[in-house]
Amino acid sequence: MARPRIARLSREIIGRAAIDYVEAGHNLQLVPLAHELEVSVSSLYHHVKGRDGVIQAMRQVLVAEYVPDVPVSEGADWATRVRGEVEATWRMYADHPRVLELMLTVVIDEPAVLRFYTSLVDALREAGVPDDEVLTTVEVLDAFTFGAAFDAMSPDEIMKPGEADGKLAELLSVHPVGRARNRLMFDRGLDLLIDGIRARVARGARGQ
Amino acid sequence: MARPRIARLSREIIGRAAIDYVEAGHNLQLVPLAHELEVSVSSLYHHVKGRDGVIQAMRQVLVAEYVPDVPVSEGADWATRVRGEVEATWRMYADHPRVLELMLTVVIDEPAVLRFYTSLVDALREAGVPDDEVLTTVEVLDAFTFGAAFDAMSPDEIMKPGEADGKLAELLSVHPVGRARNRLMFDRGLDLLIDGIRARVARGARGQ
DNA sequence: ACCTGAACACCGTTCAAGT
DNA sequence: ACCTGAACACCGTTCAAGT
Repeated sequence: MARPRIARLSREIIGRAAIDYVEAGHNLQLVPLAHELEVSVSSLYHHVKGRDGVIQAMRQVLVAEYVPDVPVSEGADWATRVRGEVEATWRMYADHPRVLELMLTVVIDEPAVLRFYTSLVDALREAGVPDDEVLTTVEVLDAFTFGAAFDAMSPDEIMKPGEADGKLAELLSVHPVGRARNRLMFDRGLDLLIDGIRARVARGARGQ
Repeated sequence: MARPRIARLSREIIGRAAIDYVEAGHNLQLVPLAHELEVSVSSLYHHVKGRDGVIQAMRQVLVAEYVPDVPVSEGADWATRVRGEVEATWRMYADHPRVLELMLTVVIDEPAVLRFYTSLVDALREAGVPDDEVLTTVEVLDAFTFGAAFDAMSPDEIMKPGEADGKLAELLSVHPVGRARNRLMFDRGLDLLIDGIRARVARGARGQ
């Protein structure tokens, strides 16, 4: 069999398989990926441009799945909307940290991502953030979300307990671990940033 | 010449050369790295454990260079100390974003990093952050710093200007780019987080 | 202990051949 | 258009041989 009646592969099929494969803890390698798909390696090249093309396909699949096409929690106050938008992106990252690592270098230009930025801009302007601070604030939210997602990959034992001093060791011993720890961190960070934005806007209004 | 009188290589020499090589925009490859050092590839294996060992050496060199052994801005108020500590780490990241990408998976267990965490814990406790929130707050600062460093790698053109809507396009057209943009973002983010911490402590003190 | 060249294994990519 | 097997180039790693 050389050319089957219906194509056995597609960008999406490859992307999804690659996500599963990477998230299972493997490095992204074309030979085993093709094996998983029960296809020869060279077949992949008819649908994606090599290894980088596979990564692009992975990104497309994830964005389509996680980043909504319509504004999140429309009608709600700005803080709720910021939280909703950022949370959707964060979930994509945090659910697939190993994929995220591969996507680092590629530029994201999905329309849904554009919509995401636009929503954040609207919410922040409504919050009272002055125009010349809006984009920087969006970037801050983005950077934190990104860092928080990476934190999901870090091992439970950040440092050997024996090495930590008294107070640090004491705090570490009662600190949550794993997904719960990461979730708590993300929520707290978002709280602090939103509180910070509120405080800054309030100060600005008073003219400082 | 098989064994020279004085060793031509060392962990540090290799680490430093690798940092320069990667920061120059190349992928980390042992053949050209060895060429740069005027050694054969196999010579590297007498000092570091393969490619991963080279990455470890890079990390060691950077931490020794950037993360101070003693607390930063000792005696100053907590906010200044937090800012000082975080800034040192951030500078390491932001000056070497390509190296950072390689260090993602390795666990950092340098003593200086432990000292860094301890200093942050002290400063936050002094700020009035309750014990059971201190570590989470440290993690938030860490995640933001990390994300801000990665942002330094992202291209100037996040999205094609034509694609952006009215307000977003307008804001983008007057937005700074490059290092200035990244620096502004980092400073703003740290401001917002510190303001957020202050607000949260103040609310807590009032018993909410 | 430290450096070398050669051999090896692995993996991404290309291409002519098949339907 | 879509799949295949073989050939190729590249690169990390090992090892016996040299001082």
